[in-house]
Amino acid sequence: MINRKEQIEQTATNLFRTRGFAATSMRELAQSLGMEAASIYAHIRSKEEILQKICFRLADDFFAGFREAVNQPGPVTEKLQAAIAAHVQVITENLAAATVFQTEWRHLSEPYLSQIIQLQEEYEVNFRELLQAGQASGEFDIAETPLTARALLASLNGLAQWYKPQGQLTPTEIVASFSHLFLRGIAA
Amino acid sequence: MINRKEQIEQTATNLFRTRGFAATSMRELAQSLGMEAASIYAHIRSKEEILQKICFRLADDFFAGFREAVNQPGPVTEKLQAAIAAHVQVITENLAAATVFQTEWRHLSEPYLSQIIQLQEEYEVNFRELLQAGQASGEFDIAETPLTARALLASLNGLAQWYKPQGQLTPTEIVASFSHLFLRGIAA
DNA sequence: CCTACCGATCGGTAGG
DNA sequence: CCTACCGATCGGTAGG
Repeated sequence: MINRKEQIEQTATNLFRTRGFAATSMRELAQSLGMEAASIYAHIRSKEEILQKICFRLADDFFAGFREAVNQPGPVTEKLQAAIAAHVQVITENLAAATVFQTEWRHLSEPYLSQIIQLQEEYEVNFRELLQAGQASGEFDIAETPLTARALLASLNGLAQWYKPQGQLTPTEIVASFSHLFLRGIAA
Repeated sequence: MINRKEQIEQTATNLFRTRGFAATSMRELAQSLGMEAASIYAHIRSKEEILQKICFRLADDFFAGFREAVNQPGPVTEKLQAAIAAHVQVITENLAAATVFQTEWRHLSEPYLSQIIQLQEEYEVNFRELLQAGQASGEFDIAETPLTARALLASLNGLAQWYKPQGQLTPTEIVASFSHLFLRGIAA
């Protein structure tokens, strides 16, 4: 149902999440999979290749979610709510990968390192421009747009470190609470 | 003016910040200090000891700042503002150490690992109780107190990753913007 | 603070 | 997917 390569990547993602990329050895990964370390290389090229796939797939997901949220017609307030919902969805549906992306991207080598930094900046710019659009439309009243965009994104990203699928709050309730808090915080 | 041990810790903090704890070798650290790796052990017991000092010193600073902020008389709103100011101050005055604390604590071994997790939870509880106090006094109107506390802390902690001492915003302006955003977000 | 060195472990390859 | 193995590097110690 799931091929060996995906199994390796999934197991690696969980290990990278708890132990960190640099501190996870290929022998640990192999043991978790019930195989020898050398055998892993029949399926992947390198340890870093796994990290690359995790980071760039997540980045893709975040951008796709944002694009869809923003391309619908309507007031900026609704677009921002949709963007928050999309971001929360990517995280709750990819908990381990989202954590690894957030905390381990620095271990990428060039040119991937520069690329992922660039993508993170672009994503932040997307939110900043959304806030500015709301400012322009008269919906928002924001003193420091860059700081506000960073505060919002940091809050949303923090979700990866406390969300529990079996916890009290459903993703829908989480989205409502984030939206409530930040929309009140920036409403005109 | 500054002894060798502090010099080692400071240099290590900067290396841990950019390369990560696990990926920083004692030989790299030694080279940055202009000495041999073995010589470092005349001043410190182990690589992890450096990380321990970084994490627990920062935790101390955060708790001390919070305590001072909250022990003053006055409305909860002012206490929260003071707590935000204290947290921002600790980060801006210990940029590298704050980043390392936030991202590398998981590499601590027991019993330090459990202790630092405990401290992080306690600190979060402190903020949660402050929010609840404002709720009780009628100053705040918060739907999800735990989520709100986490959002606030994640926003403040994110500062460690974008604050530039030579940047546009002064710490005072940053505190004002965070306070503005969140107090509006939770005001009754 | 240095030289010399330890055992352990690392990511990865050769060859089957 | 395994056995066998590579060179490199790791954190740390002994002894001065």
